[in-house]
Amino acid sequence: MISKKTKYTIHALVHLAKHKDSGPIQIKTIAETENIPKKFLEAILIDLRNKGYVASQKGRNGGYYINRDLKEMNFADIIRMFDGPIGMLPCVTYLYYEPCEECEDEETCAVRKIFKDVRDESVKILKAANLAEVIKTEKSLSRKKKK
Amino acid sequence: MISKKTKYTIHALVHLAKHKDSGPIQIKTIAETENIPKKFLEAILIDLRNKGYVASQKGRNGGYYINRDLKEMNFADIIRMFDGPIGMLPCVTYLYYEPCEECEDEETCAVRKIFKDVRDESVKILKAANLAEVIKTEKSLSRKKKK
DNA sequence: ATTTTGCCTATTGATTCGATAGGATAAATT
DNA sequence: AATTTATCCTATCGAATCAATAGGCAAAAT
Repeated sequence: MISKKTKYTIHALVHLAKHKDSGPIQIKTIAETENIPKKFLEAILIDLRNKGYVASQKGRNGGYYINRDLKEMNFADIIRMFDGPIGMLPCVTYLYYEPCEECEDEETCAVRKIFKDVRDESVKILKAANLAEVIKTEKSLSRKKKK
Repeated sequence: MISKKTKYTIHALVHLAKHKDSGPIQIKTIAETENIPKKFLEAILIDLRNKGYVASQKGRNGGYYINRDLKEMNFADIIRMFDGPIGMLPCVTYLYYEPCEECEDEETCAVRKIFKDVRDESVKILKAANLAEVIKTEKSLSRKKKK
């Protein structure tokens, strides 16, 4: 399971992406429409701002807006930001790699091989899920439903 | 990341599977060859026994042995046993399903769609990884390396 | 000047994780 | 029968992580 923090982050970013051209959007607005605890969301957005993913405007009529090309923000990177590695074992992660004490030889460890396969497939899907794609998908799912 | 408990469980079961025909195997042996804290492994094995996955023999020359067809024990079920759902969101799990407060309509929620894809792919790989297959894979990896 | 909104620090309670202690019980060996 | 060698069971521990909130400071618009 991903943490609630990450789940909130994803929904908040998708929200900002959807309303990219409406000027700064307030914490309160996002919190209410996405059902996220306001104070918690606040902490998340400040963090995203410090990392450069979003920018903010202070004072009246202030709020947040996305600071990058939507194609450059994907679910794999967002998950890694707060929850760490996507791989299920330390020995199959890229950025957080650590050898396992359990196996003597990584090359011949079948356990590792399986979790590596899972990781590679997961990362592939999550990398493809950038904000631009997600919005497209959402539109296409809505169209499908109407019919 | 899966918990250490689950990781230990997998390695212990693979160990038992490999030595299926050597009679009961002691905790101490498994703990030492697989580098698992003995007392921790003890708790795990008792649990596996109560769940019917392994059987035990008390007293001198006692130990544990696998109680099922190796094909019936796969990584998906083992992970679920201690770590719960494999899906990354409550709304994409099967046994632990819960609706998300964030999205109004599951059918058109793109976030859900992506995590559903990840889950389905992961479960597919992890289901295929039953103990019989894992042992086969390990042998084939060893053969490959020698060449 | 006042209101509105983001920014920052600190804290809290709950839960989970990983591991160990200490002894009871059962079976085989002597 | 006594001893040894295992598993079985209960209980507990500290550390870490999670989710959320409190309370006030700083900046910008009206």
